[in-house]
Amino acid sequence: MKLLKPWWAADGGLLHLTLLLSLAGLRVDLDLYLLPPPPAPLRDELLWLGGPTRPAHALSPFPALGEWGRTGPQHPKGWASDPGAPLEGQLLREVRALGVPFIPRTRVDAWLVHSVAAGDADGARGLFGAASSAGEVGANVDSSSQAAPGSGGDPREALSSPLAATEEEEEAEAAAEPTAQVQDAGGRAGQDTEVVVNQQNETVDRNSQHEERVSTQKKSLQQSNEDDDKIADKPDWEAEKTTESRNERHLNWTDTSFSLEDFFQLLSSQAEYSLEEISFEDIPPLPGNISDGMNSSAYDCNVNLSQAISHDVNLHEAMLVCSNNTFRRNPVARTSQVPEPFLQLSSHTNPEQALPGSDLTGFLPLVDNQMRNVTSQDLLYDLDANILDEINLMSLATSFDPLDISQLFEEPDSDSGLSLNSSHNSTYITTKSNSSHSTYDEGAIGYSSDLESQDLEGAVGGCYPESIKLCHVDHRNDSGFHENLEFQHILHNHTYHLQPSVPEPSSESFSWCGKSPKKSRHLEDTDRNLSRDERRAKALHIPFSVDEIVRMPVDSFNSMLSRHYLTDLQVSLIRDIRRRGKNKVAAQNCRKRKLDIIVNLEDDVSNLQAKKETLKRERAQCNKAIDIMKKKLHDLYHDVFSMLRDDQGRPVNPNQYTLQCSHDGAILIVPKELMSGHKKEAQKGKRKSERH
DNA sequence: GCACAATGTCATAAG
DNA sequence: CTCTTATGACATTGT
Repeated sequence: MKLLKPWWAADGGLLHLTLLLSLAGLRVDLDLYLLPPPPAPLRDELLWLGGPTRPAHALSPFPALGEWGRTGPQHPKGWASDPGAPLEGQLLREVRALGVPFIPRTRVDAWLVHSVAAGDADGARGLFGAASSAGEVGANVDSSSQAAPGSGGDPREALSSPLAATEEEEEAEAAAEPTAQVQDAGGRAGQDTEVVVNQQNETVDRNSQHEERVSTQKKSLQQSNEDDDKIADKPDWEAEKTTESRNERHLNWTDTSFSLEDFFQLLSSQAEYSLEEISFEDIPPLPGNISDGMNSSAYDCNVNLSQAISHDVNLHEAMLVCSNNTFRRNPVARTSQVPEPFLQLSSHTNPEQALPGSDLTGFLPLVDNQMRNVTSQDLLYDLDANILDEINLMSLATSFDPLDISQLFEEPDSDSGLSLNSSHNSTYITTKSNSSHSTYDEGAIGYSSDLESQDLEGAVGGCYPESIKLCHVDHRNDSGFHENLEFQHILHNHTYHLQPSVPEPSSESFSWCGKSPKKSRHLEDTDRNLSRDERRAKALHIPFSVDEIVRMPVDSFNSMLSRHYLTDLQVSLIRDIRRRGKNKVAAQNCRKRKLDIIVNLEDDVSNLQAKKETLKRERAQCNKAIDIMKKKLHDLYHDVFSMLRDDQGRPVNPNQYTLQCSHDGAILIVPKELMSGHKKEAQKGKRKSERH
């Protein structure tokens, strides 16, 4: 599992990178340039895990930016462990035969590049031999973390990683003699491998140039491999991306009509970019063995690197410069690293190494300057928003062990600046649909108060590194809970770019904040996406999302609070957030229930009204029938009396007599006076019986 | 600026 | 006792 991190870190799918780092808890120091990928030579070096002498010009077959994130663990076909991956072929079967459980396709491809170019299939054994002999994936981490950490943290060191890591990797080389073959293969790859580049014409915009510059190598061989292998299996969206990438450039490592000189001339064609801030005198020259394996063009790569890194390009390169300035480590110190794999990784995530304050101060103006020069195209030049979302979701969906993260961050020195990454990621995602300026002051996104506006200004105006230092988030999660959460954009959106002097935001401060005239429009836009509690959580650097806090079971919640070092204010805020969040849900349910009750009552009322109308109609019909019966009875009554005669033969007056029907059916003519008296007696008797 | 609805928040009671 | 839920009352926000 840990094997993958350096690879992911190096692939250049920056958002994907970050998430993987967050999830896996490894290689956190790479966070610092998780925006756009480093220049191709640097990244190429990052990806070189086969040995210290890999020539920087050796082309690596990386997919286009964005493709990589889609061809990662979410797409097992791209992995060596996938038996159906057409990429594998005999070489990967050999690798699998070595017992390597997981081989990122990048690694495989990178190896394929060199071994194939050199016609050396044994390079695979040399490359993976040490890992496989170690019997666990962690061995791969070791080998990768030797090259990737230095290169991941410091592009300069990335350049010099062959030199710096020589001592460390001598062991690996000793353990795996064929590595030298791979190195030679890599050197020959630079010489022998010729790539066809349909270079874009002058109308290519700056974004494309950036992407070209930073991902040309990446997209070269692996793309040509993967495109053919994966297009058939890819989802539509991935196939589209691949098509787009192909439209941009056509690199085919099997083709033989492109020279590396052309390639690096392409890289250096960005004449507008210079690296004034960076003194490459600090960069150690590539070791002689590299030069031995390189032709003149290869060395040009090293020279052109200064042109490839721009000071006026985008935030990514600002961060890259940051990495340059801050991640340089003493090779001697590196050699003294604990050989245990995890500790090695942890040492790379040491915040003191990653973000030393002294270096940050030097980094600050540069970043500020670069951030101010950011354009929307720069920021978005190679990131498709949808891709980011997908990568984000997919990465979140990938299996990982949160305990690993916890273990990593429980390391005393493993302050990682993860939140920086997260902030980049999440902010990038959150603001991807916004205007260009919504990104470069990302540190303050979500703050709407004056206080927050000040934070924004601070973040933009040069306090960013400070924020970075504050951004450390001990992002451990209770296992078993993550899977059940619906991760929205706020998840891992731990963008805490507040200055340390920021007072605790009170409810009041957030109450009137929305009316602050200082608030920029984009802040308003972004604030709409954040609730007050989310902003509060950001302000207090709460390392959990509001959603997590609210939805987490009480046991997990309590254990989370106990297992994290949180201030009283943070704990109080977290509990308030949880209480408010639950009450909010309860209020919603209550209102919904109330509405349901109202609706049901209304329905009942309407039903009852309808029933009432029906009864009214029935009553009217009954009354009508009764009237008819009465009339008939009245007529019959008069008919009968008209035929009756008394003893003298006179007609009987119906007003004085009435007809009574006896029990035996006989009809009697009874005077009404008697009937009235009987009725009264009958009524009295009836009342008495009712009383009894 | 006002009205209104929707929503959030708080206090409180009950389970 | 703690936590959750329900709900009235009030505040805030959006239209």
